[in-house]
Amino acid sequence: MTTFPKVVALETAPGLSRYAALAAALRARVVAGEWPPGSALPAESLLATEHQVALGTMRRALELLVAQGLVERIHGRGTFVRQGIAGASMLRFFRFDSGSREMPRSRILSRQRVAAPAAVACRLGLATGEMVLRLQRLRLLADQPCLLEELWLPLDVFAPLAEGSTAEWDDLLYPMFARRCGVHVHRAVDDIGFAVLTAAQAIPLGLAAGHPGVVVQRAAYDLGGRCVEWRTTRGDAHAFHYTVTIT
Amino acid sequence: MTTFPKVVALETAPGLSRYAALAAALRARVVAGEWPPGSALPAESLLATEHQVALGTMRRALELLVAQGLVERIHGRGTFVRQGIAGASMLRFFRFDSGSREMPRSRILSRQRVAAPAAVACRLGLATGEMVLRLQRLRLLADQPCLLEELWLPLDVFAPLAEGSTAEWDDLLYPMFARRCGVHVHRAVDDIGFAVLTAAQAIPLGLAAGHPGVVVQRAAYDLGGRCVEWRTTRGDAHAFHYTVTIT
DNA sequence: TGCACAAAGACCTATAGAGGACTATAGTTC
DNA sequence: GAACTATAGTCCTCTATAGGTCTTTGTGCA
Repeated sequence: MTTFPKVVALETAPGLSRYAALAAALRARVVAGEWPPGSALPAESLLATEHQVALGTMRRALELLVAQGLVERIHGRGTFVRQGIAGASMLRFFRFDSGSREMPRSRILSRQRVAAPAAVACRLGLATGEMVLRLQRLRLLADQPCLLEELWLPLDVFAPLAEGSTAEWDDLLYPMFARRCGVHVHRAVDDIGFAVLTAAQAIPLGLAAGHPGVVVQRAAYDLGGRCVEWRTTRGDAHAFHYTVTIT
Repeated sequence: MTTFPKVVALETAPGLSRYAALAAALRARVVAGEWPPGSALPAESLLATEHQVALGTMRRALELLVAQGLVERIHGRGTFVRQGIAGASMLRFFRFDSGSREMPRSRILSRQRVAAPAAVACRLGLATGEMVLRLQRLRLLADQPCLLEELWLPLDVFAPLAEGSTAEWDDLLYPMFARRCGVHVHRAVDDIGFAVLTAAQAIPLGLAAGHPGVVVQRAAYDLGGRCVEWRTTRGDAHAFHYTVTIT
């Protein structure tokens, strides 16, 4: 059990504005777990007196944290640590005309405890040979397979997922990660590419070998910036679409 | 010659904060041409007294315009109307290993004055049958063709481009649009998809018919929000890649 | 001519305070 | 029990002011 400071002395780094230093200090407290995801921070006025700064300066710092995606402010309710990205499914990259508002379903095809291959270990920031969980997962829309995924998870934090039936798993992984393993996915980098599908990749999707496919490779990070997931998702290239606005 | 108001009465719309109303007013003045792209706005202190608000309020309004991408502020220099998007080439969607820092080149393959087809007219906000400029353009990297583009431009604003040799055109279109037609592309929406290339599309790219291709469709808008360009870009799907970060 | 320094003009930081707007909750009334 | 009201707690808006930092420009001296 660690105790948390009631008043944090603001060691103003050289060349760093006060509000930026404040924001960094607050971020550190969040990462340390003082305010867990979903919970509320103290009121801005409290924080301001606690840190011995003017209200406006504290607001500026919190504004920065909002811009960084760490916290969320709701008028009249409070300032909350963000829960993480739940609704950012891979399906947003695809346009499957499933007719109605069908909820996407998931099926775990395989689960293995394996020593991390070099490439995976590198991505996850592990030493080669450290144990990881390897999953194959099929996503379905209206009982039609549409995406095939391969996931690599460091076993040290995801040990709870190595036991028990995978049939009971949620359709959405990240909320389950948070509930069962205390891992909050907070940031993800998706790299989209194209490749022809192999037979092993195409058949679960109901396609033929050699069919054009889109490959999305994702690195997902928790609050502290640690990479906690390395994922490769494949789907029919003809269903792919993505919109990006530039200004 | 139109004259511009020295003091703009702030008709505070209901349910709109003062700084938001201010930002809207300033945006209107920019769109009206009072401060052309690249030029500087008056100093924030001047604007504040001119609009009869506190300095902080004016700063808040300008901050909003920065977030909207309309203006740019530089410490110690001033506030400037943004020039538009110059460096957002389609090439950012592709990874051609051209070895060195080769500058991309462009070649206009065809230029026609035609009546707008229904689909194009709809996108450009024209009536069907209004005259447009249709261009085919090849982009090359190290003398290797890599992207094939089809552009549709409303003739009323792009008339200067209908005359003269296309051989002298710049490699970058948007700066040329600004210089020769006074059109500043300020926002663009790219929709990325996938399609197999036809023979007519593949051959200029040095590929075979049936080769997998990426199709980027762009709608580009000027300062006033008018759609001034409808473009379709095709390239080798194997060279495609794009990275997106979510938080 | 060329360099150093000073000054002006611009945006940025920080403070202090008053009031408004929104949300949730505990009563109160019917 | 249901609906309304009062209240407290929170974030948001706006004002006013003082000083700082950065860029540019022009002066003055060598």
